[in-house]
Amino acid sequence: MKKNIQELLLDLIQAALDQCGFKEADVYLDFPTDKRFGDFTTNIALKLAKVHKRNPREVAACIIDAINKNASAKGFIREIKAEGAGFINFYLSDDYYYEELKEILSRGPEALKINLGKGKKVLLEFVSANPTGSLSVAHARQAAVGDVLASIMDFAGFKPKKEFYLNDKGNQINILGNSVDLRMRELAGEQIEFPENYYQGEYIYEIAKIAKEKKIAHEGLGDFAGNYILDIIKKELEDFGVKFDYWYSQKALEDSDKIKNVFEKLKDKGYLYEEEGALWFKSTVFGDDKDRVVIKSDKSMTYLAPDIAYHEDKFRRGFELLINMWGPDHHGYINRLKASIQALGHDAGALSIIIVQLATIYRDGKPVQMSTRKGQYITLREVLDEVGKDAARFFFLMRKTSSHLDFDLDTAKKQSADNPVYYVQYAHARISSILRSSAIKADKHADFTLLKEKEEMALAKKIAQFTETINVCISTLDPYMLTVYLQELGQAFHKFYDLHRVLGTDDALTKARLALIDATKIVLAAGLDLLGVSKPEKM
RNA sequence: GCGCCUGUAGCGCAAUGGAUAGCGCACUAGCCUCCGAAGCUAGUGGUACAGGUUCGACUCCUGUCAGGCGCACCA
Repeated sequence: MKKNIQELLLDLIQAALDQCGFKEADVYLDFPTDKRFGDFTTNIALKLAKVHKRNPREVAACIIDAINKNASAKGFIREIKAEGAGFINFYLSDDYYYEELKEILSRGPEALKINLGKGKKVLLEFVSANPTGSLSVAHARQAAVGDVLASIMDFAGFKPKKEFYLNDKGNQINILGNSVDLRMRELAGEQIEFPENYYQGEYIYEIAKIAKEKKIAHEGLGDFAGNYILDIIKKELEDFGVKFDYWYSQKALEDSDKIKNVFEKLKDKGYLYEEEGALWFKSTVFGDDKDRVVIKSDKSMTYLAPDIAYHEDKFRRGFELLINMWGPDHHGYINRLKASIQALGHDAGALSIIIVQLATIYRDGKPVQMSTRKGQYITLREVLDEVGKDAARFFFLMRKTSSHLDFDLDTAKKQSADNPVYYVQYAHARISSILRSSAIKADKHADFTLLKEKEEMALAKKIAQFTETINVCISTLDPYMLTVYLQELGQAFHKFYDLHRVLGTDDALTKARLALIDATKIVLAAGLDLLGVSKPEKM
């Protein structure tokens, strides 16, 4: 796997810093805010000048000089300039971009991969909904983010697995069972009072009817209903294009001796103590606000107890990096869980918690109110039925995961310009159409140097930014930047298309432009594949 | 009261502390005898407020105001 352009430039800068007498500086490369400032820029001279009390332009001059003398810089850098307060701006040669196009055409999507993960085993745990009802849009957003992040990590050389932790035991399942029981008695003609904290949805009646037919015993109702609903959830996820590698049962965990073992380990290390009849975990040692109860005074466990064992088990299964996706209501839970993995001897950095903010669904310009217990909430199923898989996935990924998301059903349904999914897909279909109607085939042997127009180079540069986009997604653990990038790539193509004819009278130029749009198509397709959104040849 | 997320153009959103704050929608005016007009071009218009750190702040810190969510020996 080759080094990408950022890595090459960073190597050059580091070597230059060494020559200029600076040690161990953190160098960042930016895409400049303005195209006049080159293809890449760094503010390292400004930073160093500050620390060493030197003139930034002088520092920049020394660095530039050193890079210019470096033989490995030849070929892909056209010019390096110190500009503004002391920014170092890199202007890449067109040849560099032509090489990129050629690589993509000869090797396909493989040419876009970068090995950031180096085979690191990652476990992404997400959704993990109680099997007590259909998935909500909050789960849907997690499902989309988790699934795509896993795909991107795989693309970037990690070995990710996706896991759904199944809360198939405990309070919620008991309440579910009781809810079904009550509805069964109601259907049998009995007068009942239905408690407010029971599951109110219509689907409970359906389950009650089936449970009656199958003559399910009272004690088995919770499990029966849970399994019934789990099948519904699995089907919903399948239709959403999300496939889990593992379904991890909480019940199986609690029936094993894993919890006992992990408690012994914690006790040996002195992180457990008894007080007021309860067993406490000393999470404050690792920065939590207060210690946490793991076994209540009535001898039952809190949720934290199996969770500690669960996460220890993740490490035991060989995963080196754990990524959990939680709703914003769990953020107070982060410190205690992190404390537990540290108590068991793991690095705090081995666990990343991604808080996936809620999505608000808008219909007819108004937010739709939701309540889980009352069964009044928009389900993943409804969103899928209404807007389809492609728009649903794309929309859930369109915003920063840590930010609120407004999901407008009406926009998502529209097959028009204000729907970004179609904008990107349209670019792909448009290119496909041109390639179909061309008598000449696009290939890597085209004379790329014929691509001189502003819009041609802008498109070529945008193509070359794909790997950096993947890089950003990995470092932020957030796939949303990819949706932004694909819209920009689509835009660069549409602009090019509008001003320049691909299929013209000059065969050599036609070939070069065919190669350019074919490379665009390959990158669009790679991005849409990662998002799990279809890439239509026609639409 | 405490914690998390958010405040940028009429609306929805961008901008690892960097250079003239970008994009879409809407609105206005244009572009199809020609590869897909689900597209393109141009115009209008903005950092909630008050301090601070910095050569430089939408970004970091403090406070105020506004919105969303959460604060259990629940899961």
